[in-house]
Amino acid sequence: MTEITTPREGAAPSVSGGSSAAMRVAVLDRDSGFIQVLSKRLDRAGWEHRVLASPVAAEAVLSMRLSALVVDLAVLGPQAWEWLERLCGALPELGIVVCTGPSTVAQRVRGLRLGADDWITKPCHPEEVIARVQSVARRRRRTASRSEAAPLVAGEVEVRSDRFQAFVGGASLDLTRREFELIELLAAADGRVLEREEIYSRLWGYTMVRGDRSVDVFVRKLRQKLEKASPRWRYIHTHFGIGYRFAAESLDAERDGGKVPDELPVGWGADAGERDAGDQREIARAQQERELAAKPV
Amino acid sequence: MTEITTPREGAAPSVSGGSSAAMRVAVLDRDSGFIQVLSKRLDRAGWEHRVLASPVAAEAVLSMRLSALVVDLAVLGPQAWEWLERLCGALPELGIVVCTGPSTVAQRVRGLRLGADDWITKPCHPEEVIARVQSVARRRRRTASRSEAAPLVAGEVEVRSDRFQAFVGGASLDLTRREFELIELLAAADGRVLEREEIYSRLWGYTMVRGDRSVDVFVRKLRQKLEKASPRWRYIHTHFGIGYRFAAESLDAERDGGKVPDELPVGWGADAGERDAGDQREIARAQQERELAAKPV
DNA sequence: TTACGATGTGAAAGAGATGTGACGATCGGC
DNA sequence: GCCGATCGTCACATCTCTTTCACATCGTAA
Repeated sequence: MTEITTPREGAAPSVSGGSSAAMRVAVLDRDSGFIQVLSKRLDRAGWEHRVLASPVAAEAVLSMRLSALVVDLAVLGPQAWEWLERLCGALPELGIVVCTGPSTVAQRVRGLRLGADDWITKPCHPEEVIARVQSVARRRRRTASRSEAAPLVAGEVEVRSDRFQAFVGGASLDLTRREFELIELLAAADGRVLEREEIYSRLWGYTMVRGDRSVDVFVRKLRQKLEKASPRWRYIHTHFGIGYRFAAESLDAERDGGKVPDELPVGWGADAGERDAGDQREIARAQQERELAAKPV
Repeated sequence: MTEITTPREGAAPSVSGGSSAAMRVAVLDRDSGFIQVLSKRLDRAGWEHRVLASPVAAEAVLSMRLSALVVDLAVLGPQAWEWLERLCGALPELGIVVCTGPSTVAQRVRGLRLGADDWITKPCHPEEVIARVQSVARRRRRTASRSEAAPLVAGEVEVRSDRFQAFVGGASLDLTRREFELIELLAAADGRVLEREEIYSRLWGYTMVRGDRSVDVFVRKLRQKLEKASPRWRYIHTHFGIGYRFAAESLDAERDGGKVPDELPVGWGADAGERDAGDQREIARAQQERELAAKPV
């Protein structure tokens, strides 16, 4: 098992949501000496961090809710450039710091062009790594906060990222942080069904343990507030055995069930609700694969 | 001023990649060899650029509307750190790449902590400089940050940048420097929620450590003075787990909550480039005052 | 239909975050 | 050197949110 997670009991990931105080960093490297030294410094800095020994899928990285990823290209082998490009393309918001052995100017230029945010040459001082990661994260945060300019709208609800809040007819729903993150995630999925596990890992940043009801509870809280503010609409739909789907549906059903033009879930199977057991098994398997990818043995 | 402009009207933005718009870069350096080589490359890349031989004021930099600034700290002499800190504080949106001679880890860390986005050690290849500048600029969104033209008004309060003070009905709130900076920052955000982190880094210039309560304390001080001067209004709203939002809300709630369409500070979007010389001089003076106030010897 | 697991619901408690008052340190002016 | 102003930290009070639990309800498979 090549993974060292550092939850740091007290400094819990509890508040780590969004972009609060704590930094979350993943290090993709196999140089045990370097890892050890860096980990110690990261600990001292109070940053949450995990070490990965092999490349992971973009999706897995996404669910880690990282501030930045430090990577030694040597770990990736000949696939390095391809992997880097793919990751940068998939996660433009993620800060990526390459920290690898001696390289040519051409290599560094290539890496930076592909989307890396910084390139540090080993051997290097861990303090400098931290400073550069911080610099990258600082920049990333500045842009991220403004990029979400366009509010999401569905039915009577408007989700505004710049205010960390959702509105109905101009009135705030008074969502808490988690509630807002949830509605933002669901609304952004725009009609797709999101599995519980995915919701959980995207919001909490780590893998959901069996039996955890947090997602359900927050869905309920959201539903309550939505119902109160916009009684004639239904927004969050349960897909038994799978998860939830966000779509505005009017209850003023004059015709065909009151559904609203709200774009049909393209690609995601006509309707997850119509899935059979086979589907569910398939989903479970996919999830398992994903976790394996995230936690390489 | 020792300045050489190189507009190159028709230059093809061949490599300008990332953003389609042409890049604007300034180089603050005196190493003629380096400048010459770099300029050639910048030309070839189709980037607009200018060379500066001596430090300039933040406002002057602002008016250049740069994507990034490349600077050799050697030019700045012993004032380097101070200058860097001031510039980063004043123009958080500007990409700053330090490109200077041999340095210690501690120096690099310090520079990055103060707000530099990257640090390149000379001698270096111009192509790498370009790649790193591009990487930095990729993360940048808009350079235009401050145009201190119109006073900000919300509810009964008027924030006047030119006087470093806020007023209610013509009476000064007697804000201290930090208090003023805070209310200015909040008011300028105009309704957006600002995270503690962001507030801290914009006001103090460096990253907030976990558990720091400075922001809260100054919010309280501001609230006290606002409350005293304008009791029938609420201005600073807490967003639990996130930060604060500035918006004038009347307590004389006759209707829908007493909210007020708090008038938009017209002219805020006004482009710095469209200002006349008089304005700029005024701004420069104000900035100078601020700097003097900020760094009392 | 029945049994079982998944989901909905309400409440309570604990963990954290924020509000608040006061204190000591620092700095500039006198 | 003394004094006032400002700043940043601390301890304590208060409040909100999160999480967990127990139980009700619902959907699915046997």
